[in-house]
Parts: sequence; C-alpha cells; structure tokens
Amino acid sequence: MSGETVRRRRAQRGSGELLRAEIVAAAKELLANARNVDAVSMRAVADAVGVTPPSIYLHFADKDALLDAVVSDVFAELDTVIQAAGAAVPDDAPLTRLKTQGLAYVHFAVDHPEHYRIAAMEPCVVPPNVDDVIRTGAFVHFTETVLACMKAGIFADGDPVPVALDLWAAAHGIAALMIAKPYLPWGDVDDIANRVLRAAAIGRAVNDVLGGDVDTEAFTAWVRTQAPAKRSRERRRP
Amino acid sequence: MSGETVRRRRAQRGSGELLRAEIVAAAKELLANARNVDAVSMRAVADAVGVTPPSIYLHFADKDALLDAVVSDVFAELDTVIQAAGAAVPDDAPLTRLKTQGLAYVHFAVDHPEHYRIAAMEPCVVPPNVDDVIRTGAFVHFTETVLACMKAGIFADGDPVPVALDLWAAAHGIAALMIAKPYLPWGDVDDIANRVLRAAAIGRAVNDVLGGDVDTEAFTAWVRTQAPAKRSRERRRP
DNA sequence: TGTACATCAGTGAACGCGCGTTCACTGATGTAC
DNA sequence: TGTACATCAGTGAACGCGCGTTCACTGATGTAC
Repeated sequence: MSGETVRRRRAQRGSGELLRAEIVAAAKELLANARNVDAVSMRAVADAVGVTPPSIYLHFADKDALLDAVVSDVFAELDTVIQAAGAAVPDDAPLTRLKTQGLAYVHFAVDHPEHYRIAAMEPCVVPPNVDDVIRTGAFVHFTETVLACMKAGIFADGDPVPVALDLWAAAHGIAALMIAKPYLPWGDVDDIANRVLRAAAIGRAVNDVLGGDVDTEAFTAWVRTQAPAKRSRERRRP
Repeated sequence: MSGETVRRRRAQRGSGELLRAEIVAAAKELLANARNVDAVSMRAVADAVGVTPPSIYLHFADKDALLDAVVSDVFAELDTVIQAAGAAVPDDAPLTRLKTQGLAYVHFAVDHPEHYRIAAMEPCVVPPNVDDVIRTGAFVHFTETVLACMKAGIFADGDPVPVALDLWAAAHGIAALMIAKPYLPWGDVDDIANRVLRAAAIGRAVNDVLGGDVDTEAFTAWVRTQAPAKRSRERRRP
C-alpha cells in the first residue's frame, strides 16, 4: 500500500484529465476488492495512484463525486459490452439478439461482481433523472432490441420500456443472486442465465398473446397436450 | 439520539435474553434507515436501547455477531410471511400458491427495503453452509411448493432445487431492482411482480414440456397461431 | 425477620485508529521581455 | 539566448471526529445463614 515509493512525474500543464482518469481507474480497481464503498478510503486511492490525498481534491469536489465518476465509468463499460454482443447477431433475429445481450449482461455482472454491485445493487449517491437512465447507455440499447422484437411480432406492439424492465429484472435476478449468494448450487452461468432469460421471453410472449388474465394452470396443461405435435415438427439437435 | 434520558430498568437475573432481543430489534430498526451496515454504530444501537455501548458486548462477541443475529431475524420474519401467504391457498392449486408466495416475497422486499438488502443483497459476513440455506427457512417452504407443482404435472419431475432457484431469481430480480432503482417507472408492485412471476412460471413450464433446445422464435409464432382457439375456450374476466 | 455477602448486568472513561478534508506551502513548468 | 516572474499541480502536516472495543468499577438483586 504505502510501499509505493515511485512518485509519478508531475503532470504537464493542462493535462489534469490524465490524473483524473488515473484516479477513477484506481478507485474502480480498489472497489473491486472492497467490501463496500466505505471500505475504500481517499488515502488508499491516492496511494494507489502514487499521489497524496489532497491531490484528489483538485479533480473531485469530494468522495461522493469520485464515486459517481466510478459508477459512470462502470455503466459505460457495461454498455460497450452489451453493444458488442448485440452487434454479433443479425438484425433479423431480434429475440436471439435479446438473449445474447442478456447473456452478456449476466456475464459482465458475474465477471465483475463488485463493479456490478456498485452500479446496479447499491442505492445511488444521488438519484438520477429517469430519462438519464432510460434514454441513455445500456438500457436504451436493450430497449431498441425489444422494439425490434415487437416489430417482428414476437412481443405485442406498444411501449417497449415496460417489457425491457421486465426482462431486465430477470437478468438482474440471476446476476444479483449469483453475486450475493455464490455458495448456492447455481451450476453453469450460461445454463441458468439461458434458462431464466428464455423463460422470461417465452412467458412474456405467451402473456402478450393470451392476455394478462390467462389461467396459468390450464394453459400449461394445454401446452402439454400440444407438445408432441410441436416436437415432431421441429428439428432437434443431437 | 443521545437525547435518550430514560434509562432502562436493570434486568432481572437470568433475563439477559430480554436485552439481547432488544439490542437485535434496535439494530434492525436502525439498519432500516441506514445507508449500509457501516453507517450503524454500536454506540447508536446502545443509545436506541437506552444502554451504554459496553453492555452490548455482554450479549454479542462483536459487531459482526450482532449483524449476523439481525440477518437471522430478518430471514425468520420473511419465512413467516411466506408461510402465511402459502397457507391461504388450497393444496390443489400449487401454481397459484407459488405465485402467491412469490408475490408475498416481493412485497416483503419492497416494504422493508433495507432489511431485504442486508438479507439478500449484501455479501454475507461469513458464508453459510449450502444446506443451511437450502434445507431451512423460507427457501425450503418455497421448494415444497415447487415440488407440489411437479406432482401436479405443471413442471417436469426432478430435483425441485434448480427450479426453485430459477423462480427465486425472477422474484429477486423484481424486488432488488425496484429497491436499487426506485426512480424507474415500475408502476404498481403487484402488476409487475405478477407479470414477471407468471412469465417465469409459464416459461419454465413450456421449457419443461418442449425441452431446452426449443427455437423460441418459432415457438412464440406457433403459440400466436393457437391463441384464438385457446382464448375462446377460456372464461374471461370482465 | 434481619444481616452479611456473592453475583453479575450494566457503567463511565478511556484506548488507539483511520477517516474526510483543509491549509499554507513548494517548486517544476511555461512565458514575457 | 538569458533572466525574472507567474502559474498551478501536487505536497506535508495537521484538524476534528466517530468508530469498535477494553477495563476497572458499581450497585441492585438474590441468597445463605
């Protein structure tokens, strides 16, 4: 920690953004191994960057401002991952894209549990505007895919936001529970994420078709009677 | 806070359990309004009970032990709520019981967000044994209902634990997201919880019938073609 | 019934610590002449 | 090209604070005789 003897070179005039970025990166890294936000001190961040604590205050008003910057950084990274995953799926398979993006989401969370925690599981330091969340970043790219599913007739036409929230809840449920209770017998991440995401999408589509007041018990019994026909009609993988 | 001038009567001999329970209750209450566990101090707990800080150490080895006791208390309360909800549904409607219990779960979480947070969203102070979670308390009562659904032919026969985990993930997703992002347009708690839980149950049942490698896109298109027949066959609420 | 005594629940004061933040400062960098 | 000076990124030391926990103690309660 304080064994950091190499002092960084003084920044060039006007290149303050460089140190700012280094501070955010260091705080993010420390947060990844901390119990929570209170367990990461300004002193530790300064130490990790190779600078004294007061230097941080040249770039951030206070600790909350620094943490806000870290959360923004995590959201940006998550968005990049989800966009990349979506781009790998052709436009004419919007439901597959939805599942692929959902899977990428869960993987990001499980691979970076503490970053996911501060971004999606902790109460925000300052509650953001609704539109800032819904019309920007990862959520908006997810909503676009939901809209494509509606245009393809998979979900009923309408406002994509509630559908996106439902599906987000399913993805978040898997991710958050696996992070909070890692000792439970989850099995393979891909398996359970695929199962839950597929169930959420199928369930939503069925709901859209049959209306909200469907008698679930009767419906599943009915699906059971239809199943053999459906099975014989579709190609099975070995 | 320290305006607490009424000092409690000294406990009777051998009635130490009474103060212990009061300490847990006070800590639980303070946690309900705290940002996180670090924001609740032993001093504040002592103050709320009307006692000096060292008194707490007569009943708990340290702060972690106290917090463990609080978490156990929250889990017990959650279990009581879920059992009560399940008991109100007849035995021959296991899927309805599942949804009712799920709804009670989400309601508990939304009504006691900070308690739910420490119980289900924070990493445990000390990771418990798998069996302690899976074979006791709320989870086991939930699993029993899943088993009843299997016996009723709603889900495929087999180990109920993975199914229970899937459905728990759905319930947790709604609960945890609503708590972490309360500013999003969730609408009515019952509505969204019902939608997501129903979707999860339907999706799971369909998966069980059709196998894991079903082509979701083709299936939903197929359900769409079947829908009118199904609709005319079922009674609709006004 | 009365008294001496043991018990132990709860006290009061203090410990050492790490925290966020502040403040007067230093000294390398860049610029004006 | 050389010198004096302004700038401002980063420093070193300190502030006051609340924290978890310890320790020698007190004094009401219950008991033995």
